[in-house]
Amino acid sequence: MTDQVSLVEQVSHRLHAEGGRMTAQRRLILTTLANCADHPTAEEIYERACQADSSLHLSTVYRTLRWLEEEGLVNPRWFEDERPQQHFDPVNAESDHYHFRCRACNAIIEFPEPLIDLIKQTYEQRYGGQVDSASLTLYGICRECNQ
Amino acid sequence: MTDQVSLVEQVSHRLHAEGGRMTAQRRLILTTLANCADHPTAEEIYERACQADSSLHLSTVYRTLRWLEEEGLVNPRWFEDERPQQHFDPVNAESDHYHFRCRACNAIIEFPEPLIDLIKQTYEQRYGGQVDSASLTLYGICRECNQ
DNA sequence: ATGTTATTGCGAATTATTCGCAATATCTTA
DNA sequence: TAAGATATTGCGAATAATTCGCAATAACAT
Repeated sequence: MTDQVSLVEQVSHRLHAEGGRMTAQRRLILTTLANCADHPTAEEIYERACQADSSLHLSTVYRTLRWLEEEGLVNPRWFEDERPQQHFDPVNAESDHYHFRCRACNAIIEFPEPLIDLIKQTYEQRYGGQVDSASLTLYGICRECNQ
Repeated sequence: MTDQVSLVEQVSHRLHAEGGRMTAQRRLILTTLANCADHPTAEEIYERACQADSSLHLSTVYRTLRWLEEEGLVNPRWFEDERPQQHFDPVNAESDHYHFRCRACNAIIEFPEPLIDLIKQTYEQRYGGQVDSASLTLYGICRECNQ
């Protein structure tokens, strides 16, 4: 709840700084995202947001997500789904996290992993260049499905 | 070169075992894949293979890739490209590897990372379930582009 | 309040991938 | 080694995800 406010405010500031405008649609999409515990697709975000304002258009959702992506506020993620489709992972105040994807029930479980920092450093030392982010997804069967 | 033979042979055996047939198209796609040092998209595989046989159809490439995927002989990978599009990573005899993707030149660099096994084990211990594979991609600027 | 222009809704366009089907090619076995 | 059974292909159309263009609308500065 408090996160929603800060996300909307954060975005307002950035928008203002670059001559953009805060609209009802953006506010709706942002609060929808802030309420997400999961990793919805654009379509899913659209459906959830539509419950509050059915005049919202899917292309507006895509446009807003692209803008948020450029701003580094959401990360697009691809899982080994049936069809290629992006999922959106809101960047919360929390630190980095990675994903476990269950092949049986398709659940996505987030987990922290401090070793990733070490892996980034090691890569830079061995291969040069500069690593700025990492995407790690484990695949398997989750505890529930494994019984 | 020797890899090509073994890949084609390996596939022949599996095909035979399940009542499938080895065709000129499959042989062509397999040798094209075996010659890949990179991670081509279906379209790129199609273009390369077409140079040897221009009557090959793109849908045949997709069908063959899907089958290889089911057999665990190629892995589909999504990178944070402009457009959502799958890249195909042939499973060579070598051990697991992970990817670094340069945001500037789009190069994909493979690297080994033994710590991933530890990460898998740790996940299982903490969260239960069973991890069978991991996909790790680092993003950043490669050494060449960084100068 | 008014004007400027960023943003929206809408539908059509694009792109990646899959599907259905008749024609063809592979492999079996006689 | 010819013939039959059927797996696979080429083809084009279908589907699905995402983007684009544009006129209408809404947000913000003045």
